Amino acid sequence: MSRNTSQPLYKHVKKQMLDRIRSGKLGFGALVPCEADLAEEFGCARLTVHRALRELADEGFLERRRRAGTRVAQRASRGFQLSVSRVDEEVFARGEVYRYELITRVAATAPNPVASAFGIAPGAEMLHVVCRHWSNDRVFQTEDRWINTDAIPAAADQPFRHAGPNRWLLDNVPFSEVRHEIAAVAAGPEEARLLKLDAGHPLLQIRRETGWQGRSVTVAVLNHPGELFTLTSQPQAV
Amino acid sequence: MSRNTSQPLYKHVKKQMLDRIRSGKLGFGALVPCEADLAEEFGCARLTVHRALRELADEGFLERRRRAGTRVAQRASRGFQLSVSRVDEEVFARGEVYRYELITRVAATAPNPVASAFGIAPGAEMLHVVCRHWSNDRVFQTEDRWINTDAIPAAADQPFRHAGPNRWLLDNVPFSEVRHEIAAVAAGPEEARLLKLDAGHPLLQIRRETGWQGRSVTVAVLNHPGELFTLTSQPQAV
DNA sequence: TAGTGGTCTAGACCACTTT
DNA sequence: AAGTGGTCTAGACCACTAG
Repeated sequence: MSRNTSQPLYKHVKKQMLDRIRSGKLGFGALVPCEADLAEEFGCARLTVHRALRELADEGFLERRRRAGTRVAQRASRGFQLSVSRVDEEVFARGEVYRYELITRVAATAPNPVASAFGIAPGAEMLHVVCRHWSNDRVFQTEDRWINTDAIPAAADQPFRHAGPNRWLLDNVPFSEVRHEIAAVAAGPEEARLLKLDAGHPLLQIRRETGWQGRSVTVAVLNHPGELFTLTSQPQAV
Repeated sequence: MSRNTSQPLYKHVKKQMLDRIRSGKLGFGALVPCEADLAEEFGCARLTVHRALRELADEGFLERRRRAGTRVAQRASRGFQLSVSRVDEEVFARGEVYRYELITRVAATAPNPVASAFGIAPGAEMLHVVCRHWSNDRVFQTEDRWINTDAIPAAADQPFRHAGPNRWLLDNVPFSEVRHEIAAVAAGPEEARLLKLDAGHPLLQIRRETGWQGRSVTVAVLNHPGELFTLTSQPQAV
């Protein structure tokens, strides 16, 4: 119970309260003492307690309402964080050799579903890049990407011959809104060919849509052979 | 540029700084003015600026180091948050009819890989539950779960006849550590039978390991027909 | 060693919502 | 009407680390 002086006080309070929740001393729906009382109990300022409780609420452990007070939240199912590193780093982290291969890079009129996803005219020209990412001598990921050169004119000058568009975009486009979709799909004939697999092979597919200043900038479909890649949630620290 | 008075001041500061990052006024690696200067610029207390910058750093936009100052972070690839609701809520949200079906529920000695994942003796008895979750007349998810009745004795008395173990565990086990793995796999013969699909069909597989007070409580393998289920990241709000 | 962020305090006022 | 959380201030001291 004694406080570790090398630890900020608000973290101490946070930990103590989390222990009470996890041990069951404070069960689901239980009313937590108000900030003023906890401040007195811990012998600290109310703001210190406030920060501890606010962070616990942000993490989903508590629910807070003015006047009604603070209660232990009902549900633990709060989603989870997946980390996705750049594909070359992912391969490197496995101790394997990464290789990039450009398949095609053409300016083309976007097919209707892509154009509508970008909210641009159906006939507009965009940059279409198809490439492969190898891990040793296996194809680790195929990438099929449309880039809105209207939003990012500089992309039109990039050859993407020796490095993939992902890397260039990360280094050159300011922070943005990203949406991900994860699905399991069967490889079609074209995908099977690119991945050097049989058609029907299960693929882990990541669809990533990136926007900047309210405009869609790029849509990428990334396919991995199912047996080569697994998404793992961050270990959680408290 | 004028401040919306209904918005907390620290959020206003946060938004202003985020705009400077997103517009490129502050590029990758650029040095952000120190808290004292920003406090003067915005005409507020340093703590108010501090909170805004701290939250931006927590969200990955800034990197802060004492003495060295605050800089715009280099990389946008910061992972993403997936939300997973309970399977019955997921089906309900689609406007379809949910049905639960228990397949088997037996006390059994865990196979070695499961036992070692739980860190318990190889011969120990655990509860093994297999069930199906239907969406209208299709199997939406199969669930194959091992429960450590040593850690959660009350689970041994649950029949799980009319509701799945997931729901009971959420309602009865205090907050816990959870680890997720997402993979695309081909249906084996047993999975194909349970899902009423052909063997080799692509499945989106979620493996969820839940711990409580440092002990593993339950491991579940959840399989979805690939075409029925897609994981989607939260839309991001700033 | 000086400048930066990190934490903490005591007090204040406000916003919200239950009673 | 009153009690709760949410924000804000002015000031302080400390921890870290680049110069």
